[in-house]
Amino acid sequence: MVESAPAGLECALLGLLRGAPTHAYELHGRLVRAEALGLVWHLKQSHLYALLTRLEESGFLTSTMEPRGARPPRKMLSLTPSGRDAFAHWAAAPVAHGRDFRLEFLAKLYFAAEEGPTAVAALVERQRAACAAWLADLRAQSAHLSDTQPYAQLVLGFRSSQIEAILAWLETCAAVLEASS
Amino acid sequence: MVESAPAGLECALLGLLRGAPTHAYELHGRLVRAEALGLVWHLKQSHLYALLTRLEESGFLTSTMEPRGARPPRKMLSLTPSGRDAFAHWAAAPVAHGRDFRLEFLAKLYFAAEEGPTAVAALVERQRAACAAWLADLRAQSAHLSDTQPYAQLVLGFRSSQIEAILAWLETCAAVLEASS
DNA sequence: CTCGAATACTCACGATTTGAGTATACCGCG
DNA sequence: CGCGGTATACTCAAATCGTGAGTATTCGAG
Repeated sequence: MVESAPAGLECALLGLLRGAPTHAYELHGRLVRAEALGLVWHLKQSHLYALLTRLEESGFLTSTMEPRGARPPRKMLSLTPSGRDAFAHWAAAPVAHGRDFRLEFLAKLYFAAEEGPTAVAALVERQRAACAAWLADLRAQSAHLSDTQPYAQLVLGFRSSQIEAILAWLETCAAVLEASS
Repeated sequence: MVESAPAGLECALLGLLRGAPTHAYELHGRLVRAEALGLVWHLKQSHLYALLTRLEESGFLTSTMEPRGARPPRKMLSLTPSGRDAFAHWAAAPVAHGRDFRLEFLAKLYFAAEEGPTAVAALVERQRAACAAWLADLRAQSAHLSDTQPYAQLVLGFRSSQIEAILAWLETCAAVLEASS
C-alpha cells in the first residue's frame, strides 16, 4: 500500500484492466497474441506476474480468488479507484523524452484510440507541444556549439531529425484514426 | 576469463582504453566532462567500476597496480589482445535495431570519427544497408495489414518514419565529418 | 594549519528480468 | 477408455543491473 506513482508501462497494465476483472494469465495471452499492444510491448509471463503483484501491493488493484469447482482457482484482478486514477493521469500526459516514444507513447496512443478520436486528438496535441519544445531546446544547444565539435553537431542533428520525424508522424495520427472511426 | 562477447556499450569502454593505459577514475572524468561521448552516454562512477571489473574478469583487459609513493596506488587498465579484438569487431559492425541508435550507434560513430573519414564512411554505409533492409521489412509487414487495424498501421508508420529519418541523417554524417577533417 | 575539494576506489542493497519449474484439466486419437 | 500433448494458471530462485552511500587519502587555498 505504498502508493508511489507507478512507472510508465505499469500504467498500461492498469489500462488493460479497465473493463471487466481479468486474471493475469489471460492478460498475458492478450498481449502476446492478437491484441495490437503486443506489437509494441513484449512481456514475459513471469515479468507480468511480478508487475501485477507490485501494483497490487501498491494499492492500484485488488484481487479475489475465483473458485472454479474442480479446476484450480483464478486470481481475478480489478482496478481500485486509485488505480483508475493513476491510469487516467498517465494516459492523458505526454511522454517526457524521445526515448519513451517507441513503447510508452505508442501505448498511450493505443488507449486513446480505444476511447475515440477526441482523446487521440488531445493526446497528440499535447505531445506535439512537448516535442516542439524539445526541438527548440536542441536547436538552441546546437547554436552554442562551435564548428570545432563536429561530433556533437551530429549528435544533436540526429536527435533533432528524430524529433522532426515524430512531429510529422503525429500529424498523421489523428487523421488516420479519425478516418477509421 | 569466461570470454563471452561483451555487450554493446561495454565495447565502447574498451575503445576508450585503446591508447595509453588509464585508470578507472580518469575514464569516468573523461566521460562526464568534456569528452563528446559524454553527450550520449551517462554512466555513474560505481557502474563504470562494475563494468570494468567484469571486462577484466572476462579477459578483455588487464590491470597493474601503479604505486605512487605516498599516494594511494592506481589500478591501471590496458587492453588485452582479446579486448582489442572485441572492440574492433564491435566498432565495425552496424547496430541491429533502431533502438540501438541513440547510444550504441552514436558511440560507434564517435570512434569511427576518431579514426578518420574512411572509417566513418564504411560504418555509415554498412548501417545504411542494414536500415534499408529494416525499412523494406516494415513495408512488407505494413502491406499485409488490413485497413481494419489502423493502430498497427500507425505503429509501423512510426517505425518507418524514424528509420527514414535515420537514413537521411546518415547521408549527412560522412559529409560533415569529411568537411572537418 | 585547517577545511574543502579532488582523487581513487568499494560495497551492500534494491529493483528488474529471466529461465525454469509446478500442477491441473481438457481434448483428440487410436 | 486411456494416453499423451497442449492449454491453463501460477511460482520461485537466481542472475543481472544500477545506484546511493561510503571510505580513505592528498592537495591547495586562505
